[in-house]
Amino acid sequence: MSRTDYPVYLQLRDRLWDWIEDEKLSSQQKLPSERELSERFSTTRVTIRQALSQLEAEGLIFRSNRRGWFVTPERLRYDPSRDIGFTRYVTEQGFRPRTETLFKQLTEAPKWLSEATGLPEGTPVYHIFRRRYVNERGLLVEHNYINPQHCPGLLSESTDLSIWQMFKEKYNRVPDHRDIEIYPLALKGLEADSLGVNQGTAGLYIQRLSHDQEGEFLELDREYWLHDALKISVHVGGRH
Amino acid sequence: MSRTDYPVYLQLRDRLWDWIEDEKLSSQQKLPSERELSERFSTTRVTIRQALSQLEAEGLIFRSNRRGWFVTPERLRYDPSRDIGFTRYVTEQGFRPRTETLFKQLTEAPKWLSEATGLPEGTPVYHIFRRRYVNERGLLVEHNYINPQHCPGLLSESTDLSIWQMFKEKYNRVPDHRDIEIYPLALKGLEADSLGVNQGTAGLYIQRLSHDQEGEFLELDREYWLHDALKISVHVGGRH
DNA sequence: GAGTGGTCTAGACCACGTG
DNA sequence: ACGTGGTCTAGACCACTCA
Repeated sequence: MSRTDYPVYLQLRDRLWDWIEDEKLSSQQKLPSERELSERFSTTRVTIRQALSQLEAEGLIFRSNRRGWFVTPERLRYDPSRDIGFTRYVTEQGFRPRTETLFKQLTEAPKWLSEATGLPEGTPVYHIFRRRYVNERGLLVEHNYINPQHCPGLLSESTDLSIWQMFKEKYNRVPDHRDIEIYPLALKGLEADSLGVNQGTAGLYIQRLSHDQEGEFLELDREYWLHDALKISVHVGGRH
Repeated sequence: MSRTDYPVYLQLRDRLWDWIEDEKLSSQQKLPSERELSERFSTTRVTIRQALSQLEAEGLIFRSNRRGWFVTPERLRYDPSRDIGFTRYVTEQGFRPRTETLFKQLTEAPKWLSEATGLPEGTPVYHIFRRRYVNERGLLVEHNYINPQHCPGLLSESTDLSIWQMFKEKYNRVPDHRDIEIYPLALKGLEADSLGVNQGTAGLYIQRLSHDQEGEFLELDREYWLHDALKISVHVGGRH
């Protein structure tokens, strides 16, 4: 070979990939145990885990808690510039959505929120923390920070559905423009625990800051996605 | 403790984080060797590497080839919906850009390109492969597939600068609308090698498909970024 | 040529999930 | 209760980088 030797764990990655294809393992199906795999491929657990981590990074398989390795489902297509809501997104693509509200509370705007929104520090804001599933796999957790001036009594509503729908129907508020930020990060602390993944698992962060037509702050949305769960798809320009 | 014991490598992650902050290690500065770190923190290289990998996933440090671990520079802000070009982006933020053309060729549209663009399979297209640096760190590689009908002779031009600028100035073509796709993936093969990172390093994929006002295919752009290199920032809606 | 990071072995113990 | 994945040790060899 002209280059450095192709290391064992990369060979294993390829063989495992082929094996998964050949066996036609379907979405969410469990792989054999690490010990069994390391025997079958005549290597140690450490090396098998390195190969499995590669496939995890590529998004072919994922792990859940201490339960084992599973085949990753197809990515969800997602357009953060639209506001049709998670539930409609998922059902339109033929999957089963579910949302769980982990907590909701009235709190005071901390410094970072004040800096991001222009709201004075200490102003009351609603804070909702939710977990969202597709086909019973938790794909993201989401923090919503909402200006209570525009939706008094929001906390006594059910927050398991679209907040935007509620905004429109109950409070007659529509977002006019958004500032969106997206970048890869590692899932840690509360976010990792809530999704049942290891500390440091690769994730994607999506933040949306929404204002209405008068330029007033409506909502700040911070989403923490599993890295293999979505494919962002946006159309810009032209007449649309 | 109420939860599982806080594992050593997470403690090390935190201590290393603090240490880097305390020492005020600056952007691109090198960390001590793994063996030295494992001695200093009384543990093995394997565990230190686990801690370093955590910090890598979080984007605080990165590795280069076999040269060691370095402190990650600030993320580049990037708006894929605009077309002001890499060079202007970078200089506007006070950094030094550089672009290297790794190859350029006239080829025939393969199946996947034909499916993505609507171009008939086998149609001639320009294919340019470039590497882009910020402050001499390679942050991304990029494949451009360009419809040669709109820019004959492009390959004999220098392609180390903005393709868009050339489109406008030389060929009087302006992109009208784009379809953008973004998702995290693992850098492999050519892309990993060209960026001098290990196989399977976390990356971010950005694809832009551009058409002109008549709906004709102009260009397909596939970018492979280091995961810690950028922060996507888009403004949508409002009057703009 | 010395030292580095990249890879790999052959074990071990533990907390947790599942039956 | 068993087997799992998660963590950790104490080594080793190699290819590569850098002085």
